[in-house]
Amino acid sequence: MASEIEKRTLDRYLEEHNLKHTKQREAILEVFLSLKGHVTGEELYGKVREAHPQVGYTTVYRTLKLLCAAGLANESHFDGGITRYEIQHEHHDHLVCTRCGKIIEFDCEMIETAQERIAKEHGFRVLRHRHELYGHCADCREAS
Amino acid sequence: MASEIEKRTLDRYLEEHNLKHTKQREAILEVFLSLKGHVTGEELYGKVREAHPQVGYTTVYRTLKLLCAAGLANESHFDGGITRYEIQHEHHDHLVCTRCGKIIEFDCEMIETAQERIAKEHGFRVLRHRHELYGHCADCREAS
DNA sequence: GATGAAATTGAATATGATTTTCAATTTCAG
DNA sequence: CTGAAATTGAAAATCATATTCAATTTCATC
Repeated sequence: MASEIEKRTLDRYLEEHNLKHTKQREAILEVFLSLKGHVTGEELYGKVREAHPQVGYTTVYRTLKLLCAAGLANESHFDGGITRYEIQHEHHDHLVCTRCGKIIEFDCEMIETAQERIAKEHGFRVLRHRHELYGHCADCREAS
Repeated sequence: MASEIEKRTLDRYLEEHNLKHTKQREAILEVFLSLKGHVTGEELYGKVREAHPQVGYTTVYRTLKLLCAAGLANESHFDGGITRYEIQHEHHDHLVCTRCGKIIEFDCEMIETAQERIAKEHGFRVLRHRHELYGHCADCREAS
């Protein structure tokens, strides 16, 4: 079903930290991976319940933090102040449609390079970054 | 005291929207402008009370929203999910030190251009953007 | 300057997202 | 299988922010 690689990553993390492998954690990981988007804790909770009605709200939140710690997920705060989680893969930036909420990912070599230069100018060592463009997507522009 | 230009901007906004000019609003604007940083509602409330102990929490929050609506302030959600407000001047991006919390502003023509190109490729119309580099500033790197 | 309708204030309460608490349950090393 | 340690989940606690509402203030008009 779910990607074996991620399951193994989680298992390794659990072992290394003397944590236990539970069916809830596995279930939540599986659902999280199947979604592929940028989910809130609440959304994920809803989806998890469809397949596993016994899982609690709290466990979903806790597991999401765990997945971040294990390097499988990533927190981001888009405008509005709601926390969303996304699968941690190669870094990408986002185009966010403020009408329909669609999120498109992009990548730009030139920007990455420029960032490095700016950081160096300020004596900064960059560990990570976020770059989001907010506006209206093609579909919403047509619709209006 | 405070910048007359901003006061006039606020007054104009209030008039245009049939809102009233109150001493609280003026006081909050004045303190907000004097801070020049990226404040949370709570921080601003603390500062406002130093000079005007009678002003309530609620009024500070409400006025912050008002200042945004009037184009004098700007909301941003840095990592951690706490809302911060900054004075609205020319657009700039941020270098955020994750150790000491320092926030440095920067600007880059090349990045702006690249953004425009990417947006166009996706049929997106960009209204605003955020671009934040997280890492360690020069001071914190030395200290470690 | 007085008047009163409409807007504003602020204390308290509500909200919504996330976290903590804690007793009961589950995992896993031995 | 056993028991110690970790985990779960329901409920309660937090934390930031928003809403309610009676009392107060503003301001256009007299």
